[in-house]
Amino acid sequence: MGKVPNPRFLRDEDLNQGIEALFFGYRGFTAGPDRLLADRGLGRAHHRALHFIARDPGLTVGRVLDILAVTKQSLSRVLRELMDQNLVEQRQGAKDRRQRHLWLTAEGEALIQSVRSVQNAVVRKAFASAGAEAVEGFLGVLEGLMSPEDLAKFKSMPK
Amino acid sequence: MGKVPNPRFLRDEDLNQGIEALFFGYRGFTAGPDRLLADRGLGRAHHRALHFIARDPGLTVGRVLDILAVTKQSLSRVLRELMDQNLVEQRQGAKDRRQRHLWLTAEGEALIQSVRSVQNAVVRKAFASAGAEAVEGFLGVLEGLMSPEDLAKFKSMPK
DNA sequence: CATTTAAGTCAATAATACTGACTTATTTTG
DNA sequence: CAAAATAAGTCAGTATTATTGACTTAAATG
Repeated sequence: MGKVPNPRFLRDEDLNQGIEALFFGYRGFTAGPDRLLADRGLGRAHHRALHFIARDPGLTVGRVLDILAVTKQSLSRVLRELMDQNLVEQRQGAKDRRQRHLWLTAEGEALIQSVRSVQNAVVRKAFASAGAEAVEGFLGVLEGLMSPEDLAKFKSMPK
Repeated sequence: MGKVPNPRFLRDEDLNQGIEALFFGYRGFTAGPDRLLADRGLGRAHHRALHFIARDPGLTVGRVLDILAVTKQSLSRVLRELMDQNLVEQRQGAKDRRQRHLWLTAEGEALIQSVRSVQNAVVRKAFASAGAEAVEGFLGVLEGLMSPEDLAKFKSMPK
């Protein structure tokens, strides 16, 4: 019953390195947007909401709750602030009138574009310097880290 | 002056996919430890402190401040709670007696081991299913996302 | 000996999130 | 159609993690 050692990329120290890479990498990835949005009194929670509304315009409040996995009390504050700043607007559902569909205003579009340009620059630089194959690996590992539910959400995001 | 289109892995939609992968992947990666530590009234901030103390036993308070990039008022609460729970202890520096060196207690070691076993299982599964080459790519992209300062910290972590 | 450094503390505040208990409007179901 | 379920919103209270600003103490350094 001799214990087989882990291969070179699955040893505890390799896992630890991955964990720390994710910690530092995630910080580099959020720093730009955080700074930019702070000027308008917005935080990461607002960024996330804006991101997913921009990604799938007209999605419902319930869908955002599901994606972000926060309580509706928490999301409600964020959406109220975004609507107060005229970045997001809500429309009642036509088919199901209980639903509220979310859209960016022109101002909201402009803001998310400028945030994206900052974040995209960071990600593009990282992707470009690592190469296409590395990006494949990056995505593959991240998919493996997701819970099955989040993986399904990730895969079902519109293009 | 015709604009050259981005290659297939650097188009805006590719970057966006990477951004979302990071969002969902990071969540999968923190969920386990979050749940485990919540039982003891500890949060992610405590986890981070425990992690880096375990990683480099005897490091100073100043070093932890630098790594975590939080204010000392914020860290101080976290360390106090960890010391109150007898998970961490402090020793005065021998060479520089202004410094305080941080160590895990036996109890702290036991806790971080159990947290690690949860987190390592998630990361190991993701690494194993994606493969060695993907892990290389994963690390390469994350390094590219880090600020130069964080990249230096990452690379200088002890094995 | 004056200055700087490492650590700690007190106080006030902010952002993000939670639980629990409800309401309102609308759709679905038995 | 009436009862049940669903989508959204609200009110109130609390927790966690973080901030800024102003100090103190002890020790090292120039």
